[in-house]
Amino acid sequence: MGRSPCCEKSHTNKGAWTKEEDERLIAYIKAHGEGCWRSLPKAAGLLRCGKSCRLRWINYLRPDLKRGNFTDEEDELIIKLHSLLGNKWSLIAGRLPGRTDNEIKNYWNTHIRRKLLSRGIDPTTHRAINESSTQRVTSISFTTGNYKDIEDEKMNIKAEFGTIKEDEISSRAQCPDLNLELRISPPYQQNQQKRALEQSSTGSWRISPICFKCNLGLKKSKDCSCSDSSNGNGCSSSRNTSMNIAAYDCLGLKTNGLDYRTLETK
DNA sequence: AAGAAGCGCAACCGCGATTCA
DNA sequence: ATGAATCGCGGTTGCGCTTCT
Repeated sequence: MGRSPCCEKSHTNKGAWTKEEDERLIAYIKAHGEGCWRSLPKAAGLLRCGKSCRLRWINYLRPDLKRGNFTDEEDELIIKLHSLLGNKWSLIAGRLPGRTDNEIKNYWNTHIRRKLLSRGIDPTTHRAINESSTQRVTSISFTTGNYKDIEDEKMNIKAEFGTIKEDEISSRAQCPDLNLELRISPPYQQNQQKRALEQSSTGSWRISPICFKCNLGLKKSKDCSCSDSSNGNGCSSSRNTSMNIAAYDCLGLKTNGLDYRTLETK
């Protein structure tokens, strides 16, 4: 029953890879392609376990890897994606061509955490450090960050949240794209347009809930847990779909019904 | 100059999900 | 249907290099 053992661990090397091992691995994968990590070490003449070969290839030897420092744009994208996805490094890496999950994870722990802390932002929650836990939750806004100036942003925040406190506005205006809680709402402007449309057509406000999974493109999937009583079919309205796409777009994830799982690098 | 401390990163470990005999 | 092997991921460790005292 089951499969045969993946490798004989007693006869495998550990620790840093030698140049010769790297060359053997590269040569083998160039000739035969990736995959079947179990049989690869033996076939390539390497005294390593398949798992170690896979890691070495993915994190260090792959030809499409972009070495060198992260750009400011990459920094900000990582922060945005982390605020949305948490420690899903493989998904974050999927949005950064040439970067690996391991590299991003290391970079986060060594650089970005400190960067956020110096901004007064908790790197885990993406909220201001001095913010008390009892303060009310605010929503992420998929704004593009292209505000003319901070005053514009303040006005938008006031319009969106009404009674929001001044210090919250300051912290949001300082880092306009950072969400303070892992909750998603549609883009501000689009939200306003939709509200106006709904108000004009029905004469009353009606704001449908959109669950997190739906915003990630898992509409109608088993992961979607929200309910829309108007159609009894979860987040299936076309309105929500367009909002989802807009939300993706703001994060550079523009797509038509993309499942978030496809963001992984395969 | 030398030891300590801090930092960055490659590699390992353990676990959950998936695959397959 | 079952259970062991494989895959892939996130967390952690260890080591070499740099900076500080």
